[in-house]
Amino acid sequence: MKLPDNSLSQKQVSHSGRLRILDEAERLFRTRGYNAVTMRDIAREVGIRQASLYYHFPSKEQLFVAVTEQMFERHRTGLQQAIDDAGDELRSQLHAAGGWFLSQPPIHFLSMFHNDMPSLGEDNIKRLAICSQQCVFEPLRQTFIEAQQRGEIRHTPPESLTGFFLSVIESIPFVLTGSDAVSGKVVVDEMISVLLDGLKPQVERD
Amino acid sequence: MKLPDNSLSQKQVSHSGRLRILDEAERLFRTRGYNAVTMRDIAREVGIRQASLYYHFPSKEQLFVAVTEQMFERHRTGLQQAIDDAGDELRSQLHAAGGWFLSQPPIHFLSMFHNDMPSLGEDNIKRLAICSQQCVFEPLRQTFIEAQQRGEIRHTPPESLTGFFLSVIESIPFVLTGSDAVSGKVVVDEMISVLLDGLKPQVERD
DNA sequence: ATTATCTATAGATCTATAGATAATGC
DNA sequence: ATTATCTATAGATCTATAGATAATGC
Repeated sequence: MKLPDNSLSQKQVSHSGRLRILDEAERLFRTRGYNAVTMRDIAREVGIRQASLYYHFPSKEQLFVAVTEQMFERHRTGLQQAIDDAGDELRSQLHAAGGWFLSQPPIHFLSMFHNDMPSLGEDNIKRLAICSQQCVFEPLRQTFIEAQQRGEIRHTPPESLTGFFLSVIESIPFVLTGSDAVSGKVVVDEMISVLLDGLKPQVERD
Repeated sequence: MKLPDNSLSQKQVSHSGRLRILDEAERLFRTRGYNAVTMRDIAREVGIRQASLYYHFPSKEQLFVAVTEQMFERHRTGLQQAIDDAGDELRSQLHAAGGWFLSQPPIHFLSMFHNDMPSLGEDNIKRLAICSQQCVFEPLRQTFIEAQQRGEIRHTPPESLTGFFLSVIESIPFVLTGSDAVSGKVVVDEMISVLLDGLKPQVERD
C-alpha cells in the first residue's frame, strides 16, 4: 500500500475514499476520543458500511495512528509557518502561535495521553509521543530558546515555558465553558501579557 | 473455577464494603478514565464478583458520580484549609494551593470533561460540573479576587487567572514526562513567580 | 484484473438483572 | 429478617474476518 499515484484523472473530485475516512475519523476521534468512537460511527459519517473501513485500514488502532500523525504534521507546518512569519520578537511570535492554535480545532493533548494512548500498543504510544514532541513541542521550545539567547526574556527552562503556554492553550475550551463573555483570543492575549511581564529580563535595577 | 482464594482471615480491617468500592473505583477511574474501566475491573480490585457491585450502587454511572463527588468534596476542604492556613499574602496562598494539588493524585479535569462526562446522563453532567465549580474553581477564584482587592495584583479577570493556575497544575504530570529532572514543585514555583511578576500592579514604568 | 464496497457472522466484551446462598443480628 | 455476596445469563455492543458483488481500467 503506497500513496495513491496521482494518475487518477477525475477520480477524486474532492476526496478519495481514504481521505474521507481520515477526515471524518479525525473529527470524531477529536471530539469524542478513541474509545468512545466506534468503527460503525466512522463508517456512518463517511457513508459506507463498517466493514468497508478495513479495506483501507487494517485496524481501528492503525486508523487512529494515521489520523493523529496527520493532525500533528499539519500542526508542525502551520505552527512553524506562523512563527516564521511573525518577525523576530517573542511577543509577536507567541501571538502568531496562539493564533494558529485558535484557528485549529483543539488537540486535547491531555485527554489523548491520558485516555486514548493507553489503549494502543506500546510501539504506537511511543511513535505518537515522539510525533507530538517534534511537531508541537519542539517548535515552541525553540522559539523560547531563541528569545532567551536574544535576551528578550530571563532564563527559565524552555520546557517549562512551553508546557506553560500549551497548557493554557489546551484549557481554553474548558475555561470558556464558564463565561463565554470572553473569547479565546482574549484569554491567550492575557496569558501572553502576563507571561512576558513575568519573564522580563532580571535587570539589576530595583 | 471458584472463589479467588481469599486468604484474608479477618475480612475487613478498616473499610466497609461500600467504602472499599468507592476507593478502588476512584483509583481506577482516575488512572484510566470512566469508559476504560469496567465493573469487572473494579470488582477484581475490591475482591468481589462483578455483579455484587450492584448491591451497593445501582449503575456504573451512579458509582462514578458518587466517586467523583467524593473526590471534589475532598478537594474543597483540603484546598480551602491550605489557603486559609497560608496567611494573607497571595504568594503564600498560591504556594499552599499548589502544594495541596501536588499532595493529591491529579484530577485530570480536561479528560474528565472531554472523555468521561459525555458518557453520562445530562443531569449528572450538570451536577458534576457544578460540583467541580464550587469545590475547586470557586476557592481559587475567591483568592484572586481578594488579592486584587488588597491591591496585590493588577486587575485581570479572576476566572482567567484561575484557569491559568489550574491548567498549569493539571499539565504537570504531562510536562514531567519529558524531563523528570524537574519536579512538580519546581514547575509550580516557576509558574507562581512568573504569574506574580506578570501581574504586578500597574505602576507607571518605562 | 483490480478496486472498493457489501452482507453475514464469529468471537469477545460489558452492563445489568434474577434468583440462590451464606453470614449476621434479634 | 437483613445484609452482602455468589452463579448464571440475557441483551447489547464492538472489532475483525470471510466471501460475494459491483464498478472500473485495460
